[in-house]
Formats: sequence, C-alpha cells, structure tokens
Amino acid sequence: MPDISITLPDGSSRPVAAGTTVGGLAESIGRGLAKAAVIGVVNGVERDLAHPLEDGDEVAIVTKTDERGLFTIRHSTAHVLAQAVLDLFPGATFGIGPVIEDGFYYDFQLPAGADGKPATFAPEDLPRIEARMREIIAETQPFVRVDIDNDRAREVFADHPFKLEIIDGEAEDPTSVTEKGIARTYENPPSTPKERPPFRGYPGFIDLCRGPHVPDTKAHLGHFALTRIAGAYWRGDESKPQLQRIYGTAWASKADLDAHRERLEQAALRDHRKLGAELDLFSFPDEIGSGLAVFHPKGGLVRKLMEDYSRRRHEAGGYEFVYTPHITKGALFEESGHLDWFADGMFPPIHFDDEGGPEGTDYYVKPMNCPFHILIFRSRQRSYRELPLRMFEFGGVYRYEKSGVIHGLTRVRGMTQDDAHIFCAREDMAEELSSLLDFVLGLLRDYGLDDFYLELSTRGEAEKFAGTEEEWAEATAALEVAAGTSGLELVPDPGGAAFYGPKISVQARDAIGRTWQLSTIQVDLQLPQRFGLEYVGSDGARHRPVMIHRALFGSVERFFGVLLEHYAGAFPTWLSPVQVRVLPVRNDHMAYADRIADRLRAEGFRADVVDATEKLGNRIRKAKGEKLPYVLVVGDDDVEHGTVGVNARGGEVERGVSIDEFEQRLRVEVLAQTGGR
RNA sequence: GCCCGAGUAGCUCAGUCGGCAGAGCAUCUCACUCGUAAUGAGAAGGUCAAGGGUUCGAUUCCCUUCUCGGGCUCCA
Repeated sequence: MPDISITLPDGSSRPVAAGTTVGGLAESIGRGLAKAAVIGVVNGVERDLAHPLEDGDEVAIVTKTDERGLFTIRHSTAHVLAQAVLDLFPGATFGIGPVIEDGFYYDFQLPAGADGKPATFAPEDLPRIEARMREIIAETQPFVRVDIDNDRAREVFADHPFKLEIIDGEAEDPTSVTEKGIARTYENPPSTPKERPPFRGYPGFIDLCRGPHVPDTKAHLGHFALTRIAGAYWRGDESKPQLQRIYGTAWASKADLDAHRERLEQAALRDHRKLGAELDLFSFPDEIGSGLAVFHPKGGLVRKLMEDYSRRRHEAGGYEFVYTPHITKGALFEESGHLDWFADGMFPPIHFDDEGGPEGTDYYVKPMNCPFHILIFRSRQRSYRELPLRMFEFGGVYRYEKSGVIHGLTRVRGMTQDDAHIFCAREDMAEELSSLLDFVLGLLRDYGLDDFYLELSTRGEAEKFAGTEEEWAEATAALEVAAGTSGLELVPDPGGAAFYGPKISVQARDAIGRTWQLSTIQVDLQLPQRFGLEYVGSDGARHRPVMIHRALFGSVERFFGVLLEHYAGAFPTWLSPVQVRVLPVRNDHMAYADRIADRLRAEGFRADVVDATEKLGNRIRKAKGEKLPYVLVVGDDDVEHGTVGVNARGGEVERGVSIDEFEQRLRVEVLAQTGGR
C-alpha cells in the first residue's frame, strides 16, 4: 500500500498507509490517544473515527477530555436514548435530540392512549429506559454513517412525521442534515434484529443526523443519567403539538458524573427558596396568592439595608426621589400603549360604574412606573438647564405572570423595581449612558458581585420597531461606547431589543458561576413621542428629550434572591440581620453579656444574647445554622478581664480578645464592605 | 397557559392494600449552669391543601379547585 502524508496540529507530517482512518491515525500515534479519541477534525471538519484520510489532510484528534469530545459523547448518548424509547414504546416517534449544558434531551411523541391524546411518560419509566440504554451500550452497536437520498429517507422515516418535516423543511438551512437531496443518517445495527423494527427496511435504529459520533455505543458512553421528563412544544412553538421531553446528563467519566451530581447538591443547598424559609427571611402565604411574597422581620431588615444603601448612593449620584401611586385610570396605559400590547400581563381592571360617565371607569394596578414619571416630567414646562433629570423610585408593580412561570423571588407577580428614568438631551445621551453604566456596576460591586459581562440587545430585521433607523443607530452606538468604556465583555443580542429601543443588560456571575441578568439600561425612542415630551433648549426652541429606563437590581425581591444564593445565606457582615450573638457560658455571666450587646448596639451594630438555658455547644451550633458572622462567648475569664471569646464565621476561635479590639475590627470590616458610604 | 409530579404537626418525612394519625427537629414547661457545632424529662401541637362524589365508613379511591416542584412557552 502506498503511503500518504498527514499534517498534524503541531505542523509535523506523518506518513500512514493509504486508506488509514482517523481512528487508525490515532492508533499509529499511540495506544493512549487511540483509547481517548472520540472524533477527528479533518481539514476543519469534524469527522467520525471511521472517516478515511487522504494525502495532505490536516488532522487533529479530538479526545473525550476535549469540549468537542464531550459534546459528541452527549450527542451519541441522545441517540441511544431515542433507540431505547423506540424499543420500549411501540408506536412512539421522535423529534430532535440536541446537546445542552451538562447533557442532552430528546423529544418524543407516544401513541395515543385511551383518551385519544398522546400518552405521556411516567417517572417510573426513566429507570426502565435507562436500563434499556445500558443494554444497547453493552451491545457495542457501531454508529454507521449512511448517506441516502431524500426520497429513500422519506420511506425509511415514513412512520416518523417529525423527521419527515425535517427532511422536507430544512433544505435551505446550511446546517441541515440534508444537502443536495441527500440525507445524512446514522445507523446503529443491532446484534439481533429488532422484534418491531420502527423503520422501514432497517433492522435496527437509524436517525437523521449530521454527526459525527463515537465509533460505537460502548466507546465512551455509559456515564450518564436520565434526569427528568417534561412537556415541550415541537420546535418551541406554543401553537404546535406538545411532545414529551426526556432530559439526561452525560459525562466522559464516572468521576465527572459524580462531580456534576455534587454540584447540583451544592446548588440546591443555596436555593433561595429553601434558605428563605430556613433563615426566616420571607414566605409566600397561600392565602395571599401565587408570586406574592411577604418579608419577615429578618428578611425585612436585610431588604431595608439594601434599600437604604441604594438610596444613599442614588442621592449622591444626582437622582431625585419621586413617589407615585399603585393604581391609575386606564387612560394612562392607553396613552403609553401598554394596554394595547400587554393587557394580558396586567391584573384585570377594577371597574367603577358610578364614575367617568355612562361607560364607567377602569382602574389598573400598575405593571410599570415609567408613565407616572413621564407625567411628572410633563407637569410643567422643562428647560435644558434641568437636564439630565433623573427620577428614582422604589416602585411597587404587579404583573399577571402566567401561573407556570412563577419561581421563588426571582419571578413574582408583585415586586418592587428600583426604577429610574432619566430624561436628557439627545446630544448628552452618550455621556449619560457611560456614567450610568459606571454607576450601576459600581453599586453592584458594593453588594458583592464583581464578575460581569454585558449584553447589547439591538433592533431585529423584519419586526416592527418604533422610531427611525437613524435614532436606533444613534442609541445603539451610544450604548456601545458606554459598554466599551466599561472594559467588560460585550455579547451581541441582535433582534433582542424591545420594540421601543435598544438596551444593555448586565449579566452577573455568582459565587458558583451561574449567571443572572440583573440591571438593564434601556433607551426609549417611543414614549417621549407618545407623551409629547418637550423641553426648551438654549436656542429657545422646543426639543424632544431622550428617555432612559434603568433598573439596577431589576426588582428588589429578585436581587434579594440572587444575593441570598450568591452568599448561600451567609450575608456579609454589613447586610447580616444579626451581626453578633453573645453567649454567656453560665447564666451568672448574663449581665456581662447584656452589657457587651448593649454596647455594640449603641455603636450601631446588631447584636443579641441567648441565655444559658441550653448547653453552649448547642447554642453555638444554632448560631452557625443561622450563619451569623460572629459569636462571642463570655465566661469567668472574660468578666474578670473585660474580654470576649470570638468565634467568627469560617474562622478560628480566639480567646481573650478585648471588647475594644473586637468592636474596632467590626467597624473596620463593615466600613470596608460599604466603602464608608 | 401547557405537560409531568407532589401537598400528612412550624420544618424534614413515615404511615393508612378504605376502619381512632406517627417520628425526629423546632415550640412550651421543669430540671441541669456547662468555655466553642445536638443535656435530660414531660407537655402541647393535625379539618391528613380545599370542595364535591363513591362507600356503612374516605386522609387513603374518583372528579374539580388551590398551592408548590421540574420543564415548555412567555418575561413591557
């Protein structure tokens, strides 16, 4: 056999026998590499290990520790899931099964049950399906790439309408599985033919797929778990049939799978809903209604501290505080346009027959604050000398969120926006946006979040958007400049803007790397026009101001939930509802303990005392459970010398610290956390 | 709103194949007064989410509603 020459990623050439495959190349380089190999990248295109090489090919071997290798493992596991479901549920058909973060899913439709509707999976089905998947893996079925023409593909998939839709519908899609009338498929030939082959003319399982795949089901697969069942609309479209989705997680090794499970457990421990109940911070009484929170004394204290600090910073930042009512006549939201677009998302009106003429009057609970702030702006003639005019309000708003979307404090029906509206001259917009973004990021950092990236949502192509193209371009450019000044990564989100203007949203990564969308800064090209806003310029002429909407926390409730998860309930000292707990060793130390607590309270710290009814160890344990920053233990030695025993959260126990020194440490710590503000 | 699952003491959960409702923690009382992550004893605590149906009898089976959880869709 004549040799051919292959170029490796390091630029070196390697002679191999003609007909050598990607897998064969890996084998020739080393046993270890061959064992870890999942796929190859040949001339920039991902290929199966069975792909034959040609002279001059540039080849990189992708192993199971590479991101693309893991992707392939997850993708191939999804195929095994589909095969297992089709084996166990005769008459089932399938949609798509992509890779997602940490795993994969596959969508199925089961045959109709007694009620004529497609059947659904039950939780008990998951172990059965998983067991069947392990059998398939143990069979070592190869993944065989088969290119067949579309007509043949339509025959093979004749009983699978979703696949037919893919064959027919995606011809123009460059990432399509069909190209020039040829459909790419992957077949898993079984060791023995299926009892009920679900495909016409194939003894086993076959799926439309671009690939590539692991070479066979035994290779790299097996470190997976099916995790949940859900309904999901075909092609994500609410008007299309709802399929049954099975989610799974898959990894390159058992250790990785175990580590993933551990991460989930850790995340569950910091779930703000769980911590909110455990730490007695807030609750959602059924009697009030879904998505409507009450804050208990400790949660209320944390929230007050958050709000107080925000108020101080806004005051210093040139904001003026306004207050507006929770309800309004419908006319206001007609003028703003909200009733046209978002009536579904609002609580239904409160109707009065005996007011406003024969039709009566409808009052609405407000879903947003901006129209009220606009009325304040419009309450009298405005001069350019007043601009930029920055109005701030902790505004309570109510939105009738769909019942299925409500989630703890992060998605509620009643919330308090830390809402500001800035009215400025068009020529000042860019500068205002830059300083605004700076202000926003600075404040978020003070609350302990410091890992951000930005998202720039811009106008889409085909949709209808308010304002002119020129205005959009100008506003978008101003936002880009502001983002550039921040030095943060900027992720484009084309078409993601609201109809009324482009926006920047600040995404924050929390202590365990999850991202949360927090602040938004939004340019509004619509409302100033709808409300006919004007100011008198230095030229004596009337001009239309630019309006910027901006929420920093998003909502106080949501931000509270995010911080709670970020800190896993262990708030920094400045935000802790109880900062110091003093524990007398015996009750005859009570007077001394009370004196220390009184002194700390007199200095503005939050301290309490728990008497010696219970053993010290148990009282310490309870204080740790409450995640208090400091526990002070005082006994005979301390009473004698004017000291305390300091047990700091996450620190070592220190005996004999003078009360002056402890107080000084506490003061320094809180000052450092709030920047002295 | 849609699909699946779950609601038993304040919390975490047993249990009842249809026949008087259970534990641990928390709470309260009493005793213990102890130097760094669970002292002991006792008491109290429930319309078994709500409403309807089947039944001699329903917390248990069926239906409806409410709430919660996981997804989908949505999020001005």
